[in-house]
Amino acid sequence: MSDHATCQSCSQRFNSVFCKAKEEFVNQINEQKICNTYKRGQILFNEGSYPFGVYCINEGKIKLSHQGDDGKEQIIRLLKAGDVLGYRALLSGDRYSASAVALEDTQICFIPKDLFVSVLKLDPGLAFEMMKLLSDELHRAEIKLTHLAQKPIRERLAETLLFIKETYGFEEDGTTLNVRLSREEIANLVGTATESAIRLLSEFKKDGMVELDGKKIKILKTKELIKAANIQD
Amino acid sequence: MSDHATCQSCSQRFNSVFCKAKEEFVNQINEQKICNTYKRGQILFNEGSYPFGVYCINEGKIKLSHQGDDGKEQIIRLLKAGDVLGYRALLSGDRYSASAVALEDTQICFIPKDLFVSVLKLDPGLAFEMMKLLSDELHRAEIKLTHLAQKPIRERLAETLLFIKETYGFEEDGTTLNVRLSREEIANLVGTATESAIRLLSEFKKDGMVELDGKKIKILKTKELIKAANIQD
DNA sequence: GACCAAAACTGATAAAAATCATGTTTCAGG
DNA sequence: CCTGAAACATGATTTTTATCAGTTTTGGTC
Repeated sequence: MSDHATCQSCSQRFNSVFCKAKEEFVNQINEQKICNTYKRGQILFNEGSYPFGVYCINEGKIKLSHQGDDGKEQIIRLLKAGDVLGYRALLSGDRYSASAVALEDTQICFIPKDLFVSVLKLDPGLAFEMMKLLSDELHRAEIKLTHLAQKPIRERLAETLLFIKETYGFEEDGTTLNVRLSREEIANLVGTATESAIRLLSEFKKDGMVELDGKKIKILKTKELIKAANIQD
Repeated sequence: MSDHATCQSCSQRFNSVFCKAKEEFVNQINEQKICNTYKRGQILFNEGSYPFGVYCINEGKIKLSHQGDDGKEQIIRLLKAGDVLGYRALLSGDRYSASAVALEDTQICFIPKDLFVSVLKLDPGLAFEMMKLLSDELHRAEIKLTHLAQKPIRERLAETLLFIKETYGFEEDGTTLNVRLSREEIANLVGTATESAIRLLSEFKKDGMVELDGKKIKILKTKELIKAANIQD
């Protein structure tokens, strides 16, 4: 275990939903948590299986995706250090409705269900943070839903690129998106066919808004991308 | 005030998220709640305004909708007696991200923000129900999102009709959907153009799955509709 | 019950997006 | 460094869906 051996000293301590949790409960979580490392491509959990707790990302990147009825992947969330996952199914009392896969090597702590639930019951501050988190996710989902129903793919792709930027930021050069996603994954984030995503990315490249170098995507003109995304809010 | 003059005796007492709230808090809510009647078409609150509390429907039907960037309505939820609304914005600390409009004459109680929040802090049972509610909504939104991205309009319309049936049920005849929605509203629920919704409804009619009589929609063959919706889960 | 605006409907057309086909590049593993 | 499968890319074609234009029906109001 590296420097995140304890929750108290974890780099994400005040960056996650646990920021408002009382110290005593953080200590309890620290004692019972199980840390693990996942390699790029490894599955944390699969749609349809039962949740036994929640996961807290210490380092790394995760994608959460649904399997559509015809087997097509729909990526519904991108997660990073400090993010918590697995709580939706647990709180609903459902099985997982999405699968979680590591987008890069990831260090993650597992918090058992019983502990999580009991702390949630005893710590109204954490419960409130949790409700806020759920509300924010719901908000995001509703906005995305509206955009899926109403905006053309070009705008949605631009929006998605900006969203990736917001989520994972840039590499040291200040322009390259700091995550490795295939064209197919980008398409499954936008909600379109892979070919369409590829075609529009080339268009953006031709228009000078982005630069493509294999999986590396550089955002050259953020302002024009924002315009292409046609964002009002 | 009719028979719902008190929360304790409200017909929705054990039908809403407040089912798990402690009796003492229900009494508090009862003292501070404000009951109101809205006529069909009246607005409860508007996207962009600030929430001052939550609403609990005693009787009636409400639609919740976003305004898309180009002004097009996207209906994101249909609500009925026992449902609570307005909590999303309140818990996020945001302004309303959707507008609420009565689909028929509706009786609704307003619970002030401070009371709601303080009860939520003191009653872990209610807090848990609230988290469950949010998780369920999030789940629904994510499923809808996937379907919007991946399913053709015909399937989505069939699904929407089934959803309306689940939500509002039938009139006494056992076949007529028990809500008055315009074709445009159905389209805004499906996420398509009004003409497309009209066209496909006629198709369903031609196929003998539904019967159309003005705004009244009768579901004749539920099984075939389910097949048309291509539902796996 | 007549009137009128709004809603429902229908057909034609255009636009958007998916699919299919095929060639090219990339990159992990031997 | 070679090689083959997977990913990327691009053009052609088809399908889906939106838009436009016009007619009919509906339902609320005087």
